[in-house]
Amino acid sequence: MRNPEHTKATILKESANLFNVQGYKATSLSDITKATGLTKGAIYKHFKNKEDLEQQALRSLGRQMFDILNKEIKEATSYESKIEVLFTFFKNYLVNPPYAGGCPLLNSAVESDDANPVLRQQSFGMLVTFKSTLRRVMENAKKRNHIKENTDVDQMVHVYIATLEGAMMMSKLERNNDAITTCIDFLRNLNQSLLVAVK
Amino acid sequence: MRNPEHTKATILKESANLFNVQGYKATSLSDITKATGLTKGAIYKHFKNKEDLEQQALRSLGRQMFDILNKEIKEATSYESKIEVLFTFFKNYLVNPPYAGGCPLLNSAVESDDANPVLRQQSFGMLVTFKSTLRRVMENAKKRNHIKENTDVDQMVHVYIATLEGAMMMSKLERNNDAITTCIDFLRNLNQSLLVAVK
DNA sequence: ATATTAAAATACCAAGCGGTATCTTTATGC
DNA sequence: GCATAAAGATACCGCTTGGTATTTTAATAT
Repeated sequence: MRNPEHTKATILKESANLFNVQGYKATSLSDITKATGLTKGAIYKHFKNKEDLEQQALRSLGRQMFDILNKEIKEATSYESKIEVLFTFFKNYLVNPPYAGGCPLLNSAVESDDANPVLRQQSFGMLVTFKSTLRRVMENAKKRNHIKENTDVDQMVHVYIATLEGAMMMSKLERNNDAITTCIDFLRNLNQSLLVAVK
Repeated sequence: MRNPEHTKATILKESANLFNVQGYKATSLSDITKATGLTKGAIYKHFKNKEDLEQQALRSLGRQMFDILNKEIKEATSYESKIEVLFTFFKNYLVNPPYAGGCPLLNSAVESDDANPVLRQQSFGMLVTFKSTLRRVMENAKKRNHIKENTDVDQMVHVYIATLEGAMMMSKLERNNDAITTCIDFLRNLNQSLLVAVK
């Protein structure tokens, strides 16, 4: 009946959810005990303190996000389909979210950037990962002549991520898909314009 | 020596600052008393409760943002310079911020979208204002043949705002201007491509 | 000068916070 | 089937929170 690994996983899952929805500082331990049906005793058996839990929860959210994204990008065979994976990922975020509360990078970045150095560092790491994943895909496509030689990869990486994250904020606030759909349509066209025409 | 209006203005200014930097929930009344040098007695003379203060502070931040933006856009005479005002506004946000903590729309939207209905409604209103300001500028330019007839104004409005807000998040997290500068460069080029060539 | 009144400071409250120490329960090795 | 040790529940702690009631302070009108 008792399963410490399962208990820890439950705490991590439920608290990650709460942190991503309500915010890290705004989520109390009693919120977590209510959500898990467990007590503080159980939580403090598995985590040093709330800060530790916050960090592990964010790491878990980050892994969830980038494990899925990286895997699907790796599985896609063409540059176009790799980029399409990224778009689909963000579109599904709202339609059929892998976890509640929106993008953990956006959420943790906005909450932590001025106030929580440790969480900020983790968010920063997530952004680095995101950027380098996308940069790798584009550099590769450039090398193989799938996108134009004069493509400003660094600029495109910034624009793609900024637009997707900003659109996420808008769509979450408006509670509809307009912003994310519209912005992805734009990015898809932009991406088309980078492609080298195949005869 | 005593000046209730000045007192209220001080409380509003300092608390708006703290809310925008640390977050609304994360900022306590004692944070505000420390920042203002006033006591709870003074605060509760001028505001019903903390929620009331939060709302008035966000409204003040929103006014600050859109009063400046609208005024400068109105003063600019051409479409190009009106859009340039928008870009400059966001660039200056990091170089020489009108108030600390970044964009109050982004901050309040991310914090409140799932957890605080009243603040969420206010953030929503700010986004509506932002969108309609930009839409008006573009529709006008379209009517006067300054930008191409086939311009998808609705799409452009979404893309401009999403990209600027997303770039803000990135630049604040990275603590440098790369993202915002790069994204604005992109948007400036994009905007050029909408212009009707003048002979 | 003094009475009046609003502004602001002080003192207090219950509730919730993160955290810890202790006790009870459950699985496991012998 | 009993001892051992870990997992988890319970009870408690000091501190901070938002909020209120009361008191002091300062400006103003007479």
